[in-house]
Amino acid sequence: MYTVADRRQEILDAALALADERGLDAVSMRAVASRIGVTPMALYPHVGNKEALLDGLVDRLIGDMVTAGTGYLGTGLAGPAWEGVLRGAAYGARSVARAHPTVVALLFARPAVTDTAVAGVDLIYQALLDAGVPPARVPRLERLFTTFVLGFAISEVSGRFATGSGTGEPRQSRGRRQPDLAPAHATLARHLAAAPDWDAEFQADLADLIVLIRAAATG
Amino acid sequence: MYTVADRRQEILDAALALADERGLDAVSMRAVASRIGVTPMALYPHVGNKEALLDGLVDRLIGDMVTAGTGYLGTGLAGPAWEGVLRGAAYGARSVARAHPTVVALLFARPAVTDTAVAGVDLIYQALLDAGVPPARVPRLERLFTTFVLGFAISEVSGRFATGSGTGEPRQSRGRRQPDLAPAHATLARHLAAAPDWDAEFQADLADLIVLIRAAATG
DNA sequence: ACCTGAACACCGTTCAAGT
DNA sequence: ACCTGAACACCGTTCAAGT
Repeated sequence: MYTVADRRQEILDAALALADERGLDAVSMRAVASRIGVTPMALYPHVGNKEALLDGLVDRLIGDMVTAGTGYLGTGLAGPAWEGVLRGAAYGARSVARAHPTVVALLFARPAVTDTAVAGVDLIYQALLDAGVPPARVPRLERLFTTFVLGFAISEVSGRFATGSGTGEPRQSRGRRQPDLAPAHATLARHLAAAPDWDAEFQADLADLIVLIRAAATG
Repeated sequence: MYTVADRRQEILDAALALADERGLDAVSMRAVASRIGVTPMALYPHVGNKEALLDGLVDRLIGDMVTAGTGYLGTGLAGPAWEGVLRGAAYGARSVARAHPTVVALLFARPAVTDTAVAGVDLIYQALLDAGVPPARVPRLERLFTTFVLGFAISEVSGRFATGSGTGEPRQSRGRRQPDLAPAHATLARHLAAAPDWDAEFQADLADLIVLIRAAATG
């Protein structure tokens, strides 16, 4: 027997599954309704309208990121606990992005000020405080950290990092790329040939951010 | 008299104006066509289809960012030239985001591997090389820099940085926010009360990124 | 080469009605 | 309280036809 909350979760489950299987554009009120065997109008009492349904998806993803991130903590790594929290949050963001690649771009398209989002931000606030960052600098560094981490996670799965020879349109292979328009690309040709190791790159980026945070704690 | 290229630009102009005036959702093939006094199907030979039209918008915005960024260069600031290029690119991204707030989130939703995008990346590659960054590290630092800068610009205009008392939903003012769920928020209450100065915060973030780049050049 | 007009298979959302 | 069914005002895109 369903309570109201169960029904809402069932709707969000169906929307997420639809997005993962057939893309975000396949998430229509009609398709979601039909997937759970109900009329489109039956969704409205539970999710408000389509905009609110997408907000619900965003909230779900943020919750998943926090869950995946705190789970990562058990992995007994070197360094202080606050560093593990930050690495966990970053890992959570990236793994959720990989799980729901067509949905995650919504995190940058609409604000999430739900309790779930606040709880996630709070973990990072606390980690920065534990790192010794002066309270006045904590909010800025939280935004710096999460903006980069989410931006990387989204860019990776959306193909924004793709070079011309990657998943994008075949403009590069059109042959006629004039090196005069991209001289630095020519200089770097040797280092642009191989596809980057995104795991390694993300680790290096995190290490750089942690250097910044340490510096803010000292200075 | 119109050439084919003019017509395409006219279509993109109309789509951008529609997005700025009535939001991205108002950009339909039918609305764009009617704004330039033509039938929807007349757009197809010029832009392909709606997806490609949105790609065209993304390309336009990237071009505008590069233009605004290189224009910023003339402002004779202190520090080396490569620093001016990076600050200019950041300024360009942010000012274009403010000009087209509903469109800019698309930059993280779809890859742009056009000549325009490559030209923009090339400027940053060159700046990093000029800074003395070893070539092997340039591509990673370019992605780090642009991911953060674009992420900040999008977050700022999309309201992702909004606190509960901001533009988002009125959840915070619902009164019943339990401090137990957000202990670090309570600790930081004094520093979360005032609305941040986004100009100042962005400057501070850029300064931090430039520190990282200098460190990569030295180490 | 460029555009029109009718048509098809979809949308989100309203309203009044059922149980 | 929760759901249905018909209806309205939209979509993107096809096809055949016009000039």
